[in-house]
Amino acid sequence: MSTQTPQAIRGTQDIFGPDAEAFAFVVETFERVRKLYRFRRVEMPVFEKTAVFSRSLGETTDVVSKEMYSFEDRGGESLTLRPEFTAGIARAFITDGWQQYAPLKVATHGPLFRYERPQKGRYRQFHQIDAEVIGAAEPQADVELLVMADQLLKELGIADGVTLQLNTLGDGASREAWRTALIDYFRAVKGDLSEDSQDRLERNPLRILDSKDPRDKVFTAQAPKIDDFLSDEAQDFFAKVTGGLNAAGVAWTRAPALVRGLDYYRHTAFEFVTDRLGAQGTVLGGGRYDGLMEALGGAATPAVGWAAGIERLAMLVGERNPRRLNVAIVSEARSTDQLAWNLGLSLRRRGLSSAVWAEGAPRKRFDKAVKENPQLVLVLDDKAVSERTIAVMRVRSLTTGNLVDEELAQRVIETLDSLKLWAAPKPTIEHGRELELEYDILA
RNA sequence: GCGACCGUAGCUCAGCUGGUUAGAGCGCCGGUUUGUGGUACCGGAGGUCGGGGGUUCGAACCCCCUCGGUCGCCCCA
Repeated sequence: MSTQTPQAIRGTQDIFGPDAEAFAFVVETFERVRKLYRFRRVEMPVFEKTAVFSRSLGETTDVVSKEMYSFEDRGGESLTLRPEFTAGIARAFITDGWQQYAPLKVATHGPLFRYERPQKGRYRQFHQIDAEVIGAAEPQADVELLVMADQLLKELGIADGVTLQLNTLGDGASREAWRTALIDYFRAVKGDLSEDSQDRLERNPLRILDSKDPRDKVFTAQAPKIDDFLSDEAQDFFAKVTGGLNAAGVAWTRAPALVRGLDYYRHTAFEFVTDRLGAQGTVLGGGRYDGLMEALGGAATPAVGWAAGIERLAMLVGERNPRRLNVAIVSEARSTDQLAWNLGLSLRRRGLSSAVWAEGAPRKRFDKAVKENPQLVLVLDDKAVSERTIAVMRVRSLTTGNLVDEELAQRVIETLDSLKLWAAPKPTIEHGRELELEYDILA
């Protein structure tokens, strides 16, 4: 490690190779699915005035006070790198007149920033996909969002081992009554709770419910349930969400301890969870945030949404390799370099991927090309000029032992023909490992 | 903010209870098989053993500090 070279910032990542392919696969799949559900793409600023986040999240929370990347710009204004998408989208909804499109379905993805200690699946710059429905008070919006998330996970091929945990926080009144009951309940046994939970009792009592400490679990099982505090309307809302999921065939389990710390969350809260990512098990999470718009100074507007970490989804997807190279072109002589480059271009213009080897020791170019595991290798050497032939080799797949398909070979032959560099093509195809095409090169 | 573990060539790692010029595989560069061909063989370049201090006749190995990484706690919008 040279001390001269600046190091990457802690918690940032340089994503490359199969990991980057997995990342791209997640984004591509999200884009495809989001279009199926007619969510409109939006691009949002990476930073906002700090107030956008501090007012939506609450000034005093840990989140705002120590986990945001905030700084002053040259005009002395406090700005913050976005720690989430929702607040910025809500701000745009108010300031850009998006009310006229309500109910508005939007989707985006990109980097987010949180100042926290990195660990598995948690980074300081991380990336999320995000979907929101703004201006829809109906439970059908919640259902549609969840069904879309379910389809996304299935199309990513990672639905096995991922379960949808679902809860309701009720409306504002039910939520407050439940919270009061929880405080009363835990205060009575305060001395027996873990130190962390004694602290949480004052700051964030709902969080005691998902404490990992065995001392707390003794009490959490018997703690008051939200169901006992739900208004008729809130019960009805939740029933419509669960009914919609059942009708759509989306499996879910009730998670009474699933809570949200922030006050603007109402009704539905959900997380898709796996046990395959260590301590960071939530793969996709969201809920209904009917109280947010008012917190930002806008008109009361119901809304619901979710977000998912691309890195975590990519980890579940596993390493992905780019599509196999269609055609490798090996130029083994100076005189064939230009021909090799021309061939490469022509193949790409016809939609076939190609790569040209014309550098380094001529004798090793073939070996290097073959290591890329191409479907087909074209070899150009002095013979290609003097005897007017090009050797074309089909390469056996290293993993499956299969030969490339005839269709690709045909497309390459057509490409060679279309170049009109040759007259009277006489391809001879031998069955077996190699095939050789003989072309007469025009003088 | 707290804790545990880790830090040796570009990459993955070995290096026994501290003992002579620090090793392997892969990768890279060059060469051999005078060859129509993938896996073989030979050679080469490349390391202030994260950094600093200490103990010792002697430290990659022990101690302290520091920087960095990994995982977990807190937090999780």
